[in-house]
Amino acid sequence: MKIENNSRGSPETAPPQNGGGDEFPVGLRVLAVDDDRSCLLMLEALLRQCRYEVIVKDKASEALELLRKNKDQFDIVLSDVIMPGIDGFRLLEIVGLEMDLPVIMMSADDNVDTVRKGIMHGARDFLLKPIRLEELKNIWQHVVRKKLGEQSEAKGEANNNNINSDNQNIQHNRRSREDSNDGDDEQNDESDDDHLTSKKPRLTWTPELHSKFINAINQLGVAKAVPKRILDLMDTPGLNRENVASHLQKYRNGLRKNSAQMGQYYDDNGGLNRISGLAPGIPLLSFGEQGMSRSNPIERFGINGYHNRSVIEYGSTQSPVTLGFSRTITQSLSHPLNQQNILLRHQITSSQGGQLGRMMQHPRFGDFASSSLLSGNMNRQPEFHGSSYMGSQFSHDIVSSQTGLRSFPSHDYQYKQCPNGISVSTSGSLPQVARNDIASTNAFGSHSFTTGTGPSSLAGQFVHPSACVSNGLVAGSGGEMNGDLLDIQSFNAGKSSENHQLMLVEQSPEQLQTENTFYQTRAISPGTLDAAVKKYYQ
DNA sequence: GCTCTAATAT
DNA sequence: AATATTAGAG
Repeated sequence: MKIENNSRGSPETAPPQNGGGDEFPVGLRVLAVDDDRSCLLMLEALLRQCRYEVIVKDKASEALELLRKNKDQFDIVLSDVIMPGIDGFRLLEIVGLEMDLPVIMMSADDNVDTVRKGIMHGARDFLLKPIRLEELKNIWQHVVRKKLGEQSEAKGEANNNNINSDNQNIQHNRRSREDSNDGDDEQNDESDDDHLTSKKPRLTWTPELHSKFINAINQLGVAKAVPKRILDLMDTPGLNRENVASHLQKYRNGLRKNSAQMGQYYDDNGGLNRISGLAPGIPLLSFGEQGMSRSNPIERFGINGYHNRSVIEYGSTQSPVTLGFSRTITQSLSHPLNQQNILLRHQITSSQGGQLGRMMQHPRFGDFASSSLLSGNMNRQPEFHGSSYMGSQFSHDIVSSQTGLRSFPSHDYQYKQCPNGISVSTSGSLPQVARNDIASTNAFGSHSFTTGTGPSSLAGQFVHPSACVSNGLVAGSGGEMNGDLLDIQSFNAGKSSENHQLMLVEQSPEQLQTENTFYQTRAISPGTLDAAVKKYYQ
């Protein structure tokens, strides 16, 4: 056992006077059993201070074995009752009743039933943890009492005197519990004994505290979020760096778990049937727009047009996933509804590990290896259809429940809050044109796609990275395309819903309860759309 | 000597 | 499972 080198073993206090004689209880032979080694260590120290002879065991089985062999070498046994691998009460029974050794139960639980059970199983006394020196000073009584009991038994007499002291002892324990319980940390000027047995209550990361923590991390960014800086930012009295470090470790483990979970979807070639959203908390590494402006015509594509690209990088720094939304205004494509043959080409790409260009299955968008699509996929239904923002090649799991103008007259958005509080929204604005007016102008404003925990109040703008983290927002795209010739409404006009795929959230009750579980989605056929919508979204 | 992190203990 | 503590690297 590793308990031997105990620096606190030397007696610091006077030997207990209780016994009257010098020879006893000095030298009382105690076996202490507790799986909790720190408890055991303290117990040993305290018992030694009482000038008892102490053997400690952190394994109940070993203790029993020892007792079976050398029962006579012990006067009394102290044992925890809550121990892994063994029923502590059974141990009490064996020692207290079968071996007939005085045995005292210890527990942090002073529930009456627990205590009663212990006593019924042969315990002579109950010591509530944390155990104080005063309590241990008195355990010799049980040895004396037992001897007296044996004597009077021999004489055929009963001796009731001791019951009182039993009760006192238990009451004393009760009170000591109140003292040290709910401790307002005012054990400062207490005696050394109390110092040995008192303990700081462990920190509880309340939601408030945790959100402070999250805030700090968001302010610092992934790279700089280390315990000390977080601690500084949190500015919470009583909190120390270790507390933060521990919580940070847990937090990071959570992130790792999430990205691992995410990874499984990339390996899945099952198409749209198994896609998942990004879990909240996945670090967003970068977010921004590249290129594109009207004044920045692109020629490198071999076509005449404009190009923009929004990029999100998320996941781990070592192996980031890049999700790009790009739009190309080009004249190389044509559409009957567009007299000028100018179309918007949308492309969504994702890649991992910096291997841009390698199309892969994205958890949200599914397989979009052929990811180009013609624009007009902003579905501006005047009312809820159960689907929106569907392109010919891909869909995402937006289920809109609101469609309407917002903020300013030309702004249209749709969003639905999903059962787990994550919402998905699309929005588009037509700053230069009245909605539904196909002919009057060819302007197309911004549009965006966001996911998050609420309606996007910033439709048409990028979602801020920090919002992503704190709200569980993980994706977004947007960008200005003012003045580009396109009419979305007309593009979708006449298209029936069978061209649309609806991705619906499918979530078990268990998943709903798990904060970190994002939802899984699946494609359903148009025929089941209405029913499904009703089912999932009322 | 201090801080961070991963591993381990409680 | 949540939090605390420790070990060892930088």
